[in-house]
Amino acid sequence: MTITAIRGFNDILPGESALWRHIEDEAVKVFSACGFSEIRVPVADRTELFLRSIGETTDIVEKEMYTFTDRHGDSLTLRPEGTAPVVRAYVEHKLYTSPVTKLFYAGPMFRYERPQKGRYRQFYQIGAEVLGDESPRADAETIGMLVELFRRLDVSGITLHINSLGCAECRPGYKSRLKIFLQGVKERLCENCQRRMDANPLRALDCKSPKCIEATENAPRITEHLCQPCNVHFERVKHGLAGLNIAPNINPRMVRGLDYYSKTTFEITAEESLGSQNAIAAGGRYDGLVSDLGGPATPCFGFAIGMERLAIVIKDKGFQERPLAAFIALGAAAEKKGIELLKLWRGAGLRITEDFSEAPLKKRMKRVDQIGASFAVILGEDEIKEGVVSLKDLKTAEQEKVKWENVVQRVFKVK
RNA sequence: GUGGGCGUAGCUCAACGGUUAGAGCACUGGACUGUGACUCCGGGGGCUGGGGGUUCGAAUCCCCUCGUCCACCCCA
Repeated sequence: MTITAIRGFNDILPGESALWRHIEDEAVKVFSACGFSEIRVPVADRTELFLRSIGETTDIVEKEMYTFTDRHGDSLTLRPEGTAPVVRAYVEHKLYTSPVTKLFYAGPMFRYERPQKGRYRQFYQIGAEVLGDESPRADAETIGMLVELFRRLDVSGITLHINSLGCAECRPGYKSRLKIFLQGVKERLCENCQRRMDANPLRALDCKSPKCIEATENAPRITEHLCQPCNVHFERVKHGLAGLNIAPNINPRMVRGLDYYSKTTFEITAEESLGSQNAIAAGGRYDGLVSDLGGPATPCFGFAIGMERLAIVIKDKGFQERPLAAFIALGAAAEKKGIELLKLWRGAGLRITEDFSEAPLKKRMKRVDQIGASFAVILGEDEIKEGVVSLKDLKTAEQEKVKWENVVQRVFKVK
């Protein structure tokens, strides 16, 4: 048997990688324009980091982490998400000495789940974090930045869902209120929700089981039990979004899977071809995490985009790599001249490869066609004498002689 | 972790339990020694995912296993 990739770990082949590169390039442009800088954190961190940040009773920690013991006996975990390592780095390097720090990251995350459409064990996220800003405008503007990125990537049919989960002041009170309500309808809840009712009652609101949706129809809503500061914050976030012409869908039932969220949480869904895995980005505020991890009290807001899901949603939008030309030298003199010419053309921005085979021209034409070149650039004895190449458009079969210095503009003209 | 669909050539798929497992596309040689993609003629390709069983005989039926896709749980 030949060796195959690990289950849930995928190769991104050239046809698709061009789109990925495009997404990443656009994200960097948009984030950078908003004042974010890149941070690169390791793919592995101490297991304890994730236990303390994500929460010990979450599904991620309970059953989805790639955890192993290294040769030294330390328990390490492949990062299941990006915020925890970023905050760890923020605290470790004391970046909080700056009043506000805006960071973005991109890279693979790891969760041990059954693969399905838009979900893999190694998956890629692009995320951004605003550390040290408590303003509701930070929430709104950061969501706005994300919406702008999706607009530029030509993602259509997206919906923004937002909610507020309250804070350390008001959430406990709501939680016990909800627990009392759930006790009353306990028999009508699904097994799962009955089991986690005490540890994590909020999850019952997010359950997709029709039983639970029906049973919790009249459950108290968190948005009606926020403390004054949280309520004001939430109102200002909504106001800020309105100022950006973004109409959110207020969803008081939305609960996120990580324990560190407080106040604003949000999710952006795409209706297109994703089935139930339709969240392409999500995030929220986590005002308590930095101090939980040993730093000073630091309000933060962030999000992560799921690359695979985003790629699915924009896949059919016709993004393509720049056209490629192929150089064919006929004879030793042409090969030598080619070294100089290729340098000239490539320096001017042309994508051009060379066919190194010594086969008859017929076969070489076929080869360059097969590798996907749009143009054949032929240099033989006649052309050298005239200071030209024979430039053939492989789509239209039109061929003409073009002066060496005009090759690049001639190719760009056709595109 | 639970449930379902599917595994035959590089790809998309055929083949009633019965000759030597086929076709299209792709690849490759030639017709055609400075012109691909069109046309014509030829060629290579397969432990039918793997293992076991039933049978005179298995790609086909049964069991196990692996892989994959989809859904659930949950999440980006």
